[in-house]
Order: sequence, then C-alpha cells, then structure tokens
Amino acid sequence: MAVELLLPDGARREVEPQTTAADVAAAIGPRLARAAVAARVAGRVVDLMRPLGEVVTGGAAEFALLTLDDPQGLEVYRHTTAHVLAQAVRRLYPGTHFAIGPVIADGFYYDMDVRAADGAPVRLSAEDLPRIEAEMQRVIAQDLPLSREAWERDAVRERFVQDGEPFKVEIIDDLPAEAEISLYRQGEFYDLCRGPHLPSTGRIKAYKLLSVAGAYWRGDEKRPMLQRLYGTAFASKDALDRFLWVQEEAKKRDHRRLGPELGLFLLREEAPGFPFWQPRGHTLWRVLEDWSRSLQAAEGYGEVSTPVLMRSELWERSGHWDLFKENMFTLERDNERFAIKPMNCPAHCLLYAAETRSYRDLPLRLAEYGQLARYERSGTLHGLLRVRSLHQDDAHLFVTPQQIQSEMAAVLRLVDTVYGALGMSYNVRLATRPDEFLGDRALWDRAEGDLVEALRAAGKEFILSPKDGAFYGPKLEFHVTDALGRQWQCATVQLDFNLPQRFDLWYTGADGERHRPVMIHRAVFGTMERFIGVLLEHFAGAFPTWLSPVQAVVLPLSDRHADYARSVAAELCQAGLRAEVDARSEKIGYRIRQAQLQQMPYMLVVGDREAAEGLAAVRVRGRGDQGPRPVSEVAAAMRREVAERRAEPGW
RNA sequence: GCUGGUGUAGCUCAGUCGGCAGAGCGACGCACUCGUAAUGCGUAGGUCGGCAGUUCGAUUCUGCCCACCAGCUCCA
Repeated sequence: MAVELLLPDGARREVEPQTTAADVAAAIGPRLARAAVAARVAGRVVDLMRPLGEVVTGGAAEFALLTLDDPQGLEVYRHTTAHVLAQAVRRLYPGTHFAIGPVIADGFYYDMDVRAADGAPVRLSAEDLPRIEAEMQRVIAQDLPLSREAWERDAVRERFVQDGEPFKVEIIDDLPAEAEISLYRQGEFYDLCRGPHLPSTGRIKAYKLLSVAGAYWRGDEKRPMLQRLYGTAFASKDALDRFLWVQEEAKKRDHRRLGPELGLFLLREEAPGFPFWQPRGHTLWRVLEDWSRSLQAAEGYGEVSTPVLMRSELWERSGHWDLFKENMFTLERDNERFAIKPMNCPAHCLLYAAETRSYRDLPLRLAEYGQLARYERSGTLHGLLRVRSLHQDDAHLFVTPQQIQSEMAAVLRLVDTVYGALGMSYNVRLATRPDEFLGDRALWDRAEGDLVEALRAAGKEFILSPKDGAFYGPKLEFHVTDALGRQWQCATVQLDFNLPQRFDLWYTGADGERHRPVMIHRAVFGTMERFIGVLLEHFAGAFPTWLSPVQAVVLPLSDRHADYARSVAAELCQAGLRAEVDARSEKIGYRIRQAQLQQMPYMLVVGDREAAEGLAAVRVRGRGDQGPRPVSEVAAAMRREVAERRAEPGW
C-alpha cells in the first residue's frame, strides 16, 4: 500500500512503503538532500534512512525534512555526536560500560563507567579529552553509515547481558511493555537507542568535548558514580566558535569575581551563603528596592515587616515543619523551638487574620522585603545565585475567587514592566503539584487551572514543569534570558488555596456569609541576591546609569582643582545623582583608567579651563571624551537619563 | 549532603625534595601638580584555611574538620 505524504508547501506525494525520507529529499533536490538530517513525519522525528511505511500507519502524513536550522534537526545531529563519542571511548577504553547519552540544552553528555581492556577503572581528566576527540575525528573520517535495527525485548536484553552492560540492561528492564526497542549500529559500535540519528558519521562537521565530571547513575547518590563527558556540536565551525566565545565571556562576567572587584559585596568563609554588602552594592540594592516600592505603591500594595524568628507552632500550622523543615534554621531557647523564617507567608496570614475582613477590603496586598534564611546544602551554594540569606521582593495578595484573574493579570503586567525596563525577555513555566503537597487534589487542580487561565488571558505561552510546584500551591516560574542567552529563574507567582484554609482566613461576603480568600504569592525580582547576581552578569558590571552605584566620578586635574571638583560633585548630588571625587595624586590617565575599570558611566574631568567657566569635560564610559559642558547641563541630562531608565549612558 | 579538585598578603599566583616566606597588582606614605586607559621612590601587610598527630623542627608528611571550585541532587 502506498504511503501518502503532505509536504510543507501543501503538495501531496505518494511513495512506496520502502521509500525513505532520504529518497524523498533526493527527489526534491540535491541541496535539500545534503542539508537534511532527519524528517518529521506525522509529528514524529524519524531517521532519513528509515522506510516510511514503518512510521506511517494510515492516511496522509504531514512530512517535513529537518535541517540543522531546525532545533529538532540539531538534536539529532548532537545525539549522533554522542554516539561517536561513545564509539571513540569504546575504542580507547574497551572495558567501558555505557549508561545514558542524552542531548541537553547546549549539547550532549554521555555517562559511562570508563574501564581499560582489562576492566581496570580509568579516571579521565580534561587532558584526556583531545585524545578522545582525535579518535572521534577518525570515526567521522571513516564516514560510517548508521543503521537502525528493531529488536525483541528478550533478545536485546540477552545481548546486553552478554556484553556485560549492566546499565543498558537496567534501562531495558525499565522500558514500558509496549515500547519499541531499537539498536543503532555504526561500524563496529552499536548502542541501545530510540534514535533518530544521522545517516552517517561523516555528516558531523563541528564538535567539541567540553568537560568531564562525576555524575551518579540515575542521579542517585547511593548508586555508582559514573563519569560524565560533556560535549557539543554545531552545524559549522563558526557556530561552534560563537558558542565557545559565549562560554569564555560567561567566565569573564562571573558575578563572584565582578562583585568584589567593583566593591559591591563580599563572600566570606565566616558566613557561607550569607553575602556581605558593601556601600556600593547596597546602593544598587536600594535603587532596585525603591523602584519596586514605587511600582507596588502605585498598584495598591501596603508594605509590612514581620518577625524573623517565630515559634515552631506557627510553622507546624503552616505545614512548613512537615514539608520544609530540612530547609529551615531552627533553634531552641527555654525549652521552646523557634525557626528563622524561610518565607513570609505565614506571618502575612497572621496579619490578615488580625482583623475582620470584608469583601470590600479585598484585594489586600501585603509586601515585605525582609530577610529570610533557608538552609541550603553546602554543595549547592553558589555566589549570589544560591544563598542561605535571601531577601525576596515578596508580596501576598489576599483576594476573593472572583478577583483571581484581574489580580493575576496585574501581577503579570508588573513582571513585564520590570523585565521590559531591563531589556530582558523571559519564558514562563507552569510548575505543578509535587509528590509531597499540602491540601487536597481538587484545590490543586483548581489552582493549576486558574494559573493556566490567567496566562491565556494575558496571551502568554508557557511550558509545563511537572511536579515542580511549591508544597502549598502550583507556581509560575519566570525564566529570564540574559545578554548571553542564559536563563535564570527569577520571578515567581504562586496560587494558594491551602494556607488560607490552614490559618482559617475568611472575609464577609456581600451575602453576609463567611468566605475563604485565596492567596497569591509573588516575587518579581525573585530574591534581591539572585537578581543582583543575574544583573551583574547580564550587564557585565557596566550597569546603566540609573542602576550604577556611582553615576559620575569627578576627576580634578591637579590638587588646585580639588575644591572645584568637590563643588561639581556637590551640584550633581544636589540634583539627586550619585557622584564622587577622585582627588588622589595620581596622573589623570591613571584615574580615568581606574574609573573605566570600575565601570563608571560618567567621568567629569575638571582643570583650569572648566573651573573658570563652571564647566566639566565629560567622558562617557566606553565612548571617550565628549568635550566640556556646563555642569548644570550635565546634571539635567543625567537626571533625564536616570528618570527614563535608559540602557546606555551618553547623549 | 555525595564524588573529584583547590586553599600561601586585600586580589592573581610563585615557592619550600621537612630548616628565617616571595612577586605583580591593590592599599598606605613621600615627591611630582599633571589635559583623557597604568609617574617615580618608599612602607606596611601572612599563625601558608582550622585542629590534632609524626618529628629536634611542619606552610611542606598523616588524620579529622571548615570553606571554596566543578559536577550530581535541590532550588529564588
């Protein structure tokens, strides 16, 4: 029976069942045949070399050839590169057992128990990677064709038992009964794999092994430690070089290095996970916090402050003691147990419950910027991005069920305002009910449904992140993309029907009856710590003027200009700007260099000419000398720039 | 927390095959008083991450602990 294909241009094509996607590509044109790496048939990505009759079961199937410009095409390409890696390792270390080799965001990895021919374990290090790459190059030069083989479960299991591949056997045993099991073969090497793959190894043009690290089999620390080889592959050498450049650039931008260099914060052994903020860092912090305050005041939020230390009964009532205790710092005094707050929500529930609430009082929006402490396992701490001391730009909105949609919409607008001003895009994930959760499933289903509805209403796409919700409610996670294209989870919005129940919160409705309010937990920056860390890397330390801890540094040419320099700085400060004077007895070139390295947006050089006429010679970060200007004009221009939150300094 | 690695001045890093601890940058002082990315000279600064052990003697060898780095897991 012939197979009917629906091509992307709307054309229909009938082919024999044994026809492959490669045949179709060749029939369309030689260029497409060379560029194609796989095909998408009826929504499923399949090998070019697979007979289409095997995958099209009835009716016409949508058919598209995938090239490396298609993300799914690139995945196939990288997946085959992972097999080439495995083949190379097998040649060099014949006793190696393989686990899994999946494609990840920027490449792939392969987990393996590396052993020599005699079975002796081999520890790989970065120095071994070039040798493995060289062997990969040989595999690619051999241009080995790949072939797919369908196997019966028992037969393939027996094959891997005989090969002495314990991980593969375990994978087979865990496959669902109805799973199609396939093997891919290239030259002397074969691997259990769902595919699809490139038609031959010679198609791989640009690849690189990036690192080797330990990883537990199945992520379980009680199971064997394997070695994970990370690598990546791109369509061209240029694309690979661009990727490697981003890696290098990321190292240069590391906030753990930039922060102390720019005098923003300190990380000390004395307080792991608790950063020390220096004046400049704290200035940046305050600018962000004040911005948040003004945005939230306009939205009708009220700011509160609640205790850092509260009795364990509160945490038992909120459910934290059962489900979050591992993450709390606790202490005992006078035979009483206390915990430092890891979240503000229970305290805000107490504030809500302190007064009788009417539907007319809602929404009640309580904001708090106080310090939280969470115990994070030592190995997970990472600069400002993963800390134990955290300050959320937190708020809890107590709303009636009818207000959920409008309040969610307002929160989503607030998120857009903030990230829009910073020029950062984001994508949204809906994190659903985890295995350990509070309350009943019906409430969870409702909350998850309401979140989806809010996203739809706001016209936002989202991806599902199953079982990643907070224990009290599902959440929206906003992953913002920085200047290097990396993603960070910052903002979060959670919908909670549980805590209002646990704290027996209610309001009097228009009907005179008691009703349960709904809580919306939300943070726009996420935490100040992480947000500042992300901003540091995003801007590489060169903050826009409005965020810059020091916006202008005034540089007197010599000692006799110091007083004038101080008066210039004072004028800027009067105008509400942050200005300093660097009157050290160093040459002007030296101080300009220092100011530039400190990423000062403006440098104002003053000498005899300027002092005589109330001028300052303006130098803009990264743009050099802009010539002399009246100080009042400089101040006015800077004020405008700050008020508009412009991305770049300069006129 | 687990696996592996690292820990010497504020920072980046030399060094000691077990015998008085070094550089550059930075800081501070003095001189220079300067026109747009590094002026010169000088000074201070270290229980060689912590605690034990071995030794005549430990920064160096051994053990335990702590912190950091990479990864796993977890997460704002």
